[in-house]
Amino acid sequence: MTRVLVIDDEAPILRALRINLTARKYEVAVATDGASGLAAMARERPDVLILDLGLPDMDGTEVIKGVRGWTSTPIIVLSAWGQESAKVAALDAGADDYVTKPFGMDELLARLRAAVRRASPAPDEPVVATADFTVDLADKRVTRDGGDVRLTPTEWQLLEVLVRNADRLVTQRQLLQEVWGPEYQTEGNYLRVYVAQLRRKLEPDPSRPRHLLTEPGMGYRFRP
Amino acid sequence: MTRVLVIDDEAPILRALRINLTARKYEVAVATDGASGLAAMARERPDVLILDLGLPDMDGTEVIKGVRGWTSTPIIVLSAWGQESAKVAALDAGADDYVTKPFGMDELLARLRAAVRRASPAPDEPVVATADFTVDLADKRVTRDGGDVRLTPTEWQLLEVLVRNADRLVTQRQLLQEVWGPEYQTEGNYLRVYVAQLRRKLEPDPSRPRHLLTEPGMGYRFRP
DNA sequence: TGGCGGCGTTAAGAACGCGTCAAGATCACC
DNA sequence: GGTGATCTTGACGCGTTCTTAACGCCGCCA
Repeated sequence: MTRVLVIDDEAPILRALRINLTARKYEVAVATDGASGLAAMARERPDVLILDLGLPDMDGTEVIKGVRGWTSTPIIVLSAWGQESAKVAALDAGADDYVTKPFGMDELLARLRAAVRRASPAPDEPVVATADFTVDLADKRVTRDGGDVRLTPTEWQLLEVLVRNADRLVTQRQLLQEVWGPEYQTEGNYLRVYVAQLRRKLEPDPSRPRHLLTEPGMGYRFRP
Repeated sequence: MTRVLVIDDEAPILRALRINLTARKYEVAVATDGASGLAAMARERPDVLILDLGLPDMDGTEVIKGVRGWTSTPIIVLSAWGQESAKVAALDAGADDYVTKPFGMDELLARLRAAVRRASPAPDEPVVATADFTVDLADKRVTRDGGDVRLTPTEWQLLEVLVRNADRLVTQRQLLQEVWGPEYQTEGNYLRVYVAQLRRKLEPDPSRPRHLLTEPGMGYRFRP
């Protein structure tokens, strides 16, 4: 049975989540502030954490950093409308995904399932397949329609980071840092150029990407 | 019973690994710095090594080189987020796989199993055949059109590394390291010269290689 | 409605990597 | 000590890749 910890100070949301999650056979624990949330995290050892960024006692990113110090348990962030920079900071700090309030319960449940699924199976074979192409991390090889696709070193590095974080939103800063180095964190230009090249080589319809998705204002996401 | 050596200076990680690995019936030994880690490696003779790149006394790649000097025991590297160059250096130095901190215990265990499994099936097929020539690893002999092909020692070493990694991309640094030694990692010239010589001796049309392929910017690949 | 920021696209010069050739240095063997 | 093979090193041309800037489009907001 999957265990979920919810850290949120708003009673209605807490109530709604507890009811819906329990009905779906999740085991639910709750905390209403950051400090007790971190304690609950260590005590309950949940399989996934749902964290509201607007806590009374401490900043949401601080909670994430505290959790990320010792575990990679998936974290889904709840944020109010318009807190764009807070969302980016949360993802940079190590959150896995976010949902904007007010949210539909279906959407949250879907992201919850995705986060749990992503965390449990460790890819024994480092081969990721989509409907349109296949990526083999070990062989450094991309196949499409039965033939190999030629990628330049930079294109490959970018694709590799996205694939290793499949289904997860990767911020622009993370991508720039991993591919070009820490001093290029502001060169958003590079990403646009190289993502476009990857889409041209891999997507059936580059102008309507199905796997290399843009998350406006935040970053990119690879969908297998 | 599989024996694991963990070299890491962070107490929480050490603790978590010891508990989880012991529970899975692994035999666990630990060291908290590079020097004592190398000593423990020789003393304990583990079946697999888990190595944190961030050690207090020496660089992680130095530890890997020290280990690789006398054994091919699988090495799994732990690295912090964003240390892309460190990870590449570790893999070039001879690490088998890497896990980024913070990591899920399930993922680490899966990679551990994979590493051990890969290591146990001893030497592979000693004879590799292509449409144009045949390589016998055991006899150190190359046959083409029914006759032996004379290779210089360096040519043979290079070919052997490529053949042992058939179908897989081998980076330039890896090739230089295995054939010429760790201090030649920047002499990309050698590779161009010797790959050309191999192609001249083995390929039907040296200017359009069918088996010794260049992956621009990354390395070479042998295709049987 | 006009401005603004973010994204996609394109193009062009610069920088880099690869293949090739050849000459000098070194080694192995007699 | 001589000789041939092998290894090292440098230079050149060419094609590819990277970098950078400019432009157009769209959605958001005043």
